[in-house]
Amino acid sequence: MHHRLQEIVIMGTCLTMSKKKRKRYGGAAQGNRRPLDGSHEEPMPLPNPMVGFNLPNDRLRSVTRRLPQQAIGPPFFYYENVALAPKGVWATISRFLYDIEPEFVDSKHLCAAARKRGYIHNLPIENRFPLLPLPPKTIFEAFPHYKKWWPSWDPRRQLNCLQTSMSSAKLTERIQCALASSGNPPPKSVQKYVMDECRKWNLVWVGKNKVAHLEPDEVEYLLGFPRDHTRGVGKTERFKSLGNSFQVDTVAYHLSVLKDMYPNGVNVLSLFTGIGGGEVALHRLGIHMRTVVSVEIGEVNRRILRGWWDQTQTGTLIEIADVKSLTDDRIATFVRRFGGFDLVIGGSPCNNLAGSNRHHRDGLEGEQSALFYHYFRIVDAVKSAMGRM
DNA sequence: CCGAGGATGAGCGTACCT
DNA sequence: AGGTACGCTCATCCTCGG
Repeated sequence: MHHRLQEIVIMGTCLTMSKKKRKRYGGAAQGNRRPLDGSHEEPMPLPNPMVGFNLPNDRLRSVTRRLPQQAIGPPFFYYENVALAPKGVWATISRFLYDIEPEFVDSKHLCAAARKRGYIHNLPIENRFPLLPLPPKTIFEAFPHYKKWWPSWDPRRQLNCLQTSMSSAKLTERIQCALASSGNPPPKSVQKYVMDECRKWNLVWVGKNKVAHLEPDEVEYLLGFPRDHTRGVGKTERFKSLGNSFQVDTVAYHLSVLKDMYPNGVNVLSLFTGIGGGEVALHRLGIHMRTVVSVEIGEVNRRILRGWWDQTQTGTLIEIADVKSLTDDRIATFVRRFGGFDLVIGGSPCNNLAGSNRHHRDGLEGEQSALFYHYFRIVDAVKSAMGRM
């Protein structure tokens, strides 16, 4: 009851504000502006290819950007969500996050699996560097042993987006039957059936006529996590947590600029932490985390993060379950206690934005995805608390 | 045996892109 | 015209401790 009231107040504030903030994000113009097609939302075209402001090892394009004055830190912040959200969602997110132009990146340019995501951050974009070793960018580089059974008529060299649920064993069986009862190579119709299923479920060839879904440790590897990062919980839970997480190499590339700026480490406010993709990225970059205040609703995810933290970190980890309980007052107290946050990082829930959701793809006002407004509230609260320091 | 909790399998449209 | 998408729900079965 109390939460609901609070939420309405927050929404009211935001909506009022969004009316005032009419200005579009500045910086490098990205393609043509279509005329308003009756809707009040402005278009947010996705770049093609989806490579963000720059990629590792391409010095051909040196993009510069000018951040809106309001967007300039402290703190630095880093926000993430699915790129293919319903129309108008990214325009709204951008408007709330100080009119910063989103950086859209498909992680297939950095690893062996696609992951189309938008990132809004106020980090510098010059002198980025990638994590080493560079991750494999094709299926065969990542998993050489799959070459053995890969048929010549399967042209895939990269995987599709790693999602939260996996195919059934029955499907493996059906495909095996279909292939066994046809020649080699199979007729086009069978090829199409098999390829459609393989693409839909990210299947790989593990035996003669036999496809299977990836295993949790393979997903961990593709996403840039240490081996067995999510070990110790049910398999279904692992897939769900991994499917919801960052691609570590991609995020680390963006965060790499922090390394020289904070030789003594950083204080991090981590929202919607999940299994700790941001923390793993900072750790792999060699950026020390003095303090992480982590907000994560899932008990399983909190346990995974705590397990990793205790094994690898010396700093302080404070875990909070619910973003709604992180009030502006508590934020101010944290800011005083730690001397401010250097980075606020997080991706808010995508389930009401994601295309796979048949039931509640309600957009940014959906039950979970509306928690984005708390991300905005909290960044803004940190900003003003640090302004008073 | 019983029940809780986890795993499995199937079905579920659509918006927005190239 | 075709392809992709950090998902949800429900029924059913399995597993385990008591």
